[in-house]
Amino acid sequence: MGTTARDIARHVGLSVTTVSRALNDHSDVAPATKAKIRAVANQLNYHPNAAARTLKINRANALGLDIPLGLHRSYDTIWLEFIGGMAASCARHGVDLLLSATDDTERTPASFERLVRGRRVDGVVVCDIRSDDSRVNWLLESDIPFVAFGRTVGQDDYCYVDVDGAAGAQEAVQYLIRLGHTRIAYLGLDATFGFSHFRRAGYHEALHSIRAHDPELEFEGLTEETAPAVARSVLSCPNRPTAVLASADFLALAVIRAAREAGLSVPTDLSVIVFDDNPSVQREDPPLTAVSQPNRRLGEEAGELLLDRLNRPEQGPGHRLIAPSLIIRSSTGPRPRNMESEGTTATVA
Amino acid sequence: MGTTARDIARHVGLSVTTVSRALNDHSDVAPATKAKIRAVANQLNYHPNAAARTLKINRANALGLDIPLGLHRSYDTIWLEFIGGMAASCARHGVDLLLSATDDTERTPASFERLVRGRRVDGVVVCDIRSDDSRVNWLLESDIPFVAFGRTVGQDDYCYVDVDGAAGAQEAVQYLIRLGHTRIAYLGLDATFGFSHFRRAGYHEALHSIRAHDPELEFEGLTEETAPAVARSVLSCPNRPTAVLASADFLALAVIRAAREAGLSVPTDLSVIVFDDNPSVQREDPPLTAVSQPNRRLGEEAGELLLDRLNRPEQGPGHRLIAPSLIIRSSTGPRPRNMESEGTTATVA
DNA sequence: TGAAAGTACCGAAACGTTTCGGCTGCACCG
DNA sequence: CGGTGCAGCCGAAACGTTTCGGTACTTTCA
Repeated sequence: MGTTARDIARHVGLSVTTVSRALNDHSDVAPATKAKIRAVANQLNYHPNAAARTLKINRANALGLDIPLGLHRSYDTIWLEFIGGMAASCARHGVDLLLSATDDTERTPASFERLVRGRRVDGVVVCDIRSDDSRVNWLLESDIPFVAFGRTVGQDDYCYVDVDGAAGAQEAVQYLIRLGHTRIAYLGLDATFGFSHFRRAGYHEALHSIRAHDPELEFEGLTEETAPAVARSVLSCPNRPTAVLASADFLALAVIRAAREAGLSVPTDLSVIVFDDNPSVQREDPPLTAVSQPNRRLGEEAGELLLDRLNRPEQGPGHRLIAPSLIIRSSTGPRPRNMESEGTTATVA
Repeated sequence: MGTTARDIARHVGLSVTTVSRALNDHSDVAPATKAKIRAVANQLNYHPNAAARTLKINRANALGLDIPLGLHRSYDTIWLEFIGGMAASCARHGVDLLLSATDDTERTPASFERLVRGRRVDGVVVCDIRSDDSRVNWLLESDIPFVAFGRTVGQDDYCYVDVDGAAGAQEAVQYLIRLGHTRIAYLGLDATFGFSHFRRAGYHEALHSIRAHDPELEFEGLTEETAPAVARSVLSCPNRPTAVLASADFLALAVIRAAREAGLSVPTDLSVIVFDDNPSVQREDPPLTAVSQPNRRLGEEAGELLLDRLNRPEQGPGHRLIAPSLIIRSSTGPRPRNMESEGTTATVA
């Protein structure tokens, strides 16, 4: 069916060996011969059999990517962007990208084993690492080359890329502080998400630096169902916050709804910053100030890091932490005047 | 490194041949031997080398998927869902899924050639087919087994899956008609999108059946930039529509904004139905009635169809058209009373 | 009881590539 | 001029699997 190296060899009257060496740009083939072989290969529409190559050199020239689908009810743009980034870095290095979408909640990485041991891929990128994720140890024990997207907390003897959530939260809060806010609430998701820990840490850090941390304004473990009620209660308390940092788009929307109900306007009476920039955040009224994760970039880095470690395994674990950027839109403004009775001595940076 | 069939053979004192036949469940191996071989394979954590297998049987047991990334500014949930569906059908049949994400606008399918000719995959699913897409003919000429997601118009000598956009539009319009509406506007995207043609056709069909088609209410080629202005002008004309069918979430949002500006409330003064159900549509205020595309299902069907055609090439092209479903939410209601001066004699079905 | 049929296994070749070692000529050197 | 080195090419083995054809032994049955 397909053209093989032998066909080319016959065609130019040389050996298969020389054809192979020519196409792989080895040294001891005469330049003229090389050119001729390349031309014929082109003409015959030759594409090397990947299986034979893999079998021989024991390298698949392919990477595996495990993305969680069906886990989140609201499909985030994050995964698509991440995939795009990783695909780009794979394309750049001429390796293929295999997808292993895990629907199931059990999240067993057994399929990795088949992919890696069966030499289908050389390594895998595993996503959505939780703060205490068993998959990391499993992968380490199985000696499967991998890069994680997301961190476990308190363990870093493996390769990962992650967004610097602490820096993002800190930057957001500092921006609010510069606007005069001191009562800044935090609405977070399930604490087992990898990012939760770090976002909260950044939030703490920034508030502690002006000694304005109030545990009463901190909420975690919120869901799409519980968010509206919590948002309402936060805004209705007598000493309500003047700003909110929300860890997901739907949390921010819940806050905005609640504010509207309470007759508060954004950003005049309440500033809102949301984690993760996506279309629904951008199109909200008003468009939201957001901590934007460079998802595509993260995908690229994950691919690059994995390829790097495959080529030089002696390097040991390496991490790439990418700082998110604060995109200032119209949901943030100065602290409202009438709330200035606040006791805290905020120093406007 | 990895365990091979030879290792197992040595371990049980049999030949490689028998090991292979046992693991592939061939007939002439004694049941007891089979069990023993399986047990040892398990114990040695054996995973067959995919490359060797592919090389020998000339089948990759893998499918390629080409998804367009970076084309749409607003990442739709559609692609992620589609990927998930295709991944599921691949998993079900024990074949792997290779991703070939095309960022570039040129959309050259040259990489397919490498994948298919190099026996990396057995066939490909190619997405986002436009109404007149050159890739279809290229694939046909190159004799690459493929299934398209989306149709060209006026050509169907190839395999495709698609959503029945005409049926979706028709159902939506008929629902509006049942609510008493007769002046129903259509806001569409770029006509070269595959779905545009069919959605419009369904819209026409439904309106013609009650002789209420007014070309003045039909707009195509809208973009995120032009949508707000068009929406305003549509709603400000003296004989304005009482309902709108929007072909994308941002078109619907533009209409709702414009309505709000004009002092019209949804659904009391204006009904809105949107194509494609996604989080931003669901969370809109009010939540929108939507034509929901079964994207995951489409991905599954695409995978199944491709595998089916690979197994039985003699079948020739086959199509799978999946009807979308109308999800009724709060953005649609009866025709407003004060608009009943309308001349059309609408028969409420 | 001898042939035929069936069962359970095996040897070896093949898939298409890469690569090791070796082979030819030719140029260059003392 | 004999030897050395090098440029350019090649044969053959190997990667791990599947499968064709065959063999040895057992059972069946005329």
